Amino acid sequence: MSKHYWLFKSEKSTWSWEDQVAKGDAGEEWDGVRNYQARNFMREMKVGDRGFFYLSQRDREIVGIVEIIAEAHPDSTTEDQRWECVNIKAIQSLPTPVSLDQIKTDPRLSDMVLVKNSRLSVQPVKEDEWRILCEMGGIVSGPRQ
DNA sequence: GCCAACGTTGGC
DNA sequence: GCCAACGTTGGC
Repeated sequence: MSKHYWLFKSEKSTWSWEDQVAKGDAGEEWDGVRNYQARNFMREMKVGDRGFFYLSQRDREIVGIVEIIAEAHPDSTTEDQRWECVNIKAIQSLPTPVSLDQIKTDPRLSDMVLVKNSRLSVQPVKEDEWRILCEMGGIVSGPRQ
């Protein structure tokens, strides 16, 4: 049973990293997703999985790490039964945010969904990509990471 | 602010 | 079930 990694995309003006951090361990719904692919990925998420928090638009960088704290359930922001969301909480900020430019120029990351399908707002991250990005972000990975 | 890429909708 | 038209996203 291997752990899975993800990436959540947000616009700072809609939901910033500071907003996420302010929710603390209680976390918050990752609502508002209206895309089947993104929803399907959220359905695969398990409590304890981790993800990156990425800012699109002007910022274009990974700024933090989050953890799934509740699995897929109906999105409270719509009556439409098709849409679901998970809950996530902030774990830590990256000491050094990793920019989209850095990601695009690193050949090891050229297969990332972020590079190949920039519009997908919730996406999977491979384990090796996760490790590389954590390293780039200044997180020293230890045995308990 | 523009525009390419993508996803969704709706007419046929 | 196809595809044109439309809307949205997000990089530049």
